[in-house]
Amino acid sequence: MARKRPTMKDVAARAGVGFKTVSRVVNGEPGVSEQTAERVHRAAAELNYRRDMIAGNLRRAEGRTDSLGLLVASVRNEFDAVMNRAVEDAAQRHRTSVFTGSTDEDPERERQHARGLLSRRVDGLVLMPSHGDLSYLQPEIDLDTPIVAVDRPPHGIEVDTVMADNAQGARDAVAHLVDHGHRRVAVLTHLGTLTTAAQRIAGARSAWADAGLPECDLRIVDGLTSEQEIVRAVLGLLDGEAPPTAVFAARNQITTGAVRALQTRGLQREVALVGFDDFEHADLFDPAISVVGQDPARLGHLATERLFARLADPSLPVEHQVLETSLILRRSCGCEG
Amino acid sequence: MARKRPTMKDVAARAGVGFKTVSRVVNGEPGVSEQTAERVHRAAAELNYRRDMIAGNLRRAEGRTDSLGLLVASVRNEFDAVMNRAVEDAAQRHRTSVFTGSTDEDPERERQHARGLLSRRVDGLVLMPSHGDLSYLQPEIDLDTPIVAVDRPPHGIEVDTVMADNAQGARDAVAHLVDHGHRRVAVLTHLGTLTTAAQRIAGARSAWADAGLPECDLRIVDGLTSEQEIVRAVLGLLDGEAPPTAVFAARNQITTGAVRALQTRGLQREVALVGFDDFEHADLFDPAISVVGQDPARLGHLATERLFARLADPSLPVEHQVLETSLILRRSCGCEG
DNA sequence: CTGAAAGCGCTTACAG
DNA sequence: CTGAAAGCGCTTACAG
Repeated sequence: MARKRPTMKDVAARAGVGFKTVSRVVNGEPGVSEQTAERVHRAAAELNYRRDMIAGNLRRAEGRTDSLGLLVASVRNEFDAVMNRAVEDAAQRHRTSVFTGSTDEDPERERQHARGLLSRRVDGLVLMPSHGDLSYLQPEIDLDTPIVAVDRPPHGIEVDTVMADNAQGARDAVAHLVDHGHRRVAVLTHLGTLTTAAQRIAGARSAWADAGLPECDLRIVDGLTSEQEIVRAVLGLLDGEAPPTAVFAARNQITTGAVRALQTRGLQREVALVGFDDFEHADLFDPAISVVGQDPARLGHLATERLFARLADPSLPVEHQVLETSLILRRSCGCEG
Repeated sequence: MARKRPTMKDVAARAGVGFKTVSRVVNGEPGVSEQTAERVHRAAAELNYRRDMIAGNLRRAEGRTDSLGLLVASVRNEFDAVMNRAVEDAAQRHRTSVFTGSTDEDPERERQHARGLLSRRVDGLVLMPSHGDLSYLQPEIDLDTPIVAVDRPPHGIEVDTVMADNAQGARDAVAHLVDHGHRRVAVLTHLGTLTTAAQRIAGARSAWADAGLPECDLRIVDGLTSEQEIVRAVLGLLDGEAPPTAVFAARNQITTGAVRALQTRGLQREVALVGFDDFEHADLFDPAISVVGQDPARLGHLATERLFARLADPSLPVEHQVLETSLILRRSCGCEG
């Protein structure tokens, strides 16, 4: 039946000392005799005293809360979840807890989450930016609250970023398909207006151009958001004239949508497929799916480390880290089967 | 270059009012003339004032922080991630942010996370308990900090729980296999000492007994933790005498390990397979995998709602919610192929 | 309608 | 080695 939570004063009273002494003992500060410390410890244990970090941090010099916020598209996406875990682990090494939030790529949701976390005085924010304008965060940045963007560049603010080399990854994938004789390739993507999608399309185009192939044989289909649309688009391509012999799916969800479409026509072994982003069990598919792999754990780790670096030294120049991707060849691109 | 963060006092000075008036305006409390409110709003906007929820909550009656903690095995597990998202959504409706942490099933990690979140004064904890003793949380419970266990029963404390009917799910799966003529079935599980694993084994046994089949033809193999062990175990079974005609994998990781083993022998269409827990792309496998599905989103949702209910009324009796599972028939159990 | 005082649980800066 | 005072940014409880 809910008694009051014991405070340092309660512990002090029970131990018969001033409450500043309790503060010293609880925080392991020097300058307390062993006997006194012992008595304080016992009193604290008897009362089940728990330090209130929040109250402490209020007065504290730096005003840290030892918490940070992570905003991703959705914590339930595999990519985001892997990043989430890496952020947690990196944060833990700095004794800080992490608030997580999902934006669903909605700028308004993103803004609400960001405001909520900031009003809870997180020490910083790791953010997978939506397509919305983020300039409302500028005052926070000016106040030295570090914000690090991951996976995509943010709009409206100039902050540290950590992301994959999307163009190069796409280039590698398409170059590989070209090398293996494919001369009609379809590139499937979601919204071409998103930076990452645009970069992947650009990479695909550049590989195609480098090979001296006619532009019209690289079919770019974008705006694919639902699985239904994806399946329909692929079926349309397969059933149309001069169907592609290979598909480059610029995103996870599209890769699996393409698989479903290929399975529908029984063409999963005939038409080559490379996806962007690795995913769990991709190697258990039949055929196993080849992908351009990113390293979301590394992304999250580096972003978090950057955040702490900037927390330690706010004058650091803005830095943009770009991580290499790796082409993971399995069987769906026909080259190992 | 980091100026000081503006406070209500700063806004008050600029608006030429007392700072209590700022408090009223910022919190939308009544009893402020429109003119004054307008001036305060303008001053707040000019200074980019942001309310400090943490400072406010310190003095506030209930002492809420409008934050809660979620501890799962790992935020990167699909099951946990889906739950995470549901908890976030439920929490958001109560204007509360959620701290997340991964225990890796390690009681010590779990304890550190729990202590950290509690010292940050989260309003409550949604916890997927490890196998460790949790009685150190008793003082928090006595202080009316609600703790809700999900997915598994907690050890050492008596709190609200929300979990799936593991025994019934396993019973359904094995009964289905029996109905379809299987007379030699292998049950693969991780640690038989874990409550959920034990319940699933019990369920499988009960279905087997109900069918009046000889106990020795239901082979229970437990202690399977690494994918390597799982694959080896399945291969051993397949290559041994009187190999099972069907496998019941009592856990996600085991299901995919079994798939790998079956693929190795090219028996994925010959040996039936049912797994516990649905997973992404299970329907894209060849053959598509049949599973006993739980609803992790519902689990997370109900647990969070229960937490808020108890926050509103700490005298609520402890409640144990059990959710039905559903047998999702695809092709790996041979009944639709 | 408005504001000055006290207090939340702690830390900082001082004094003994 | 120890403690009383002031203050963190706010809300509560009062007074005008």
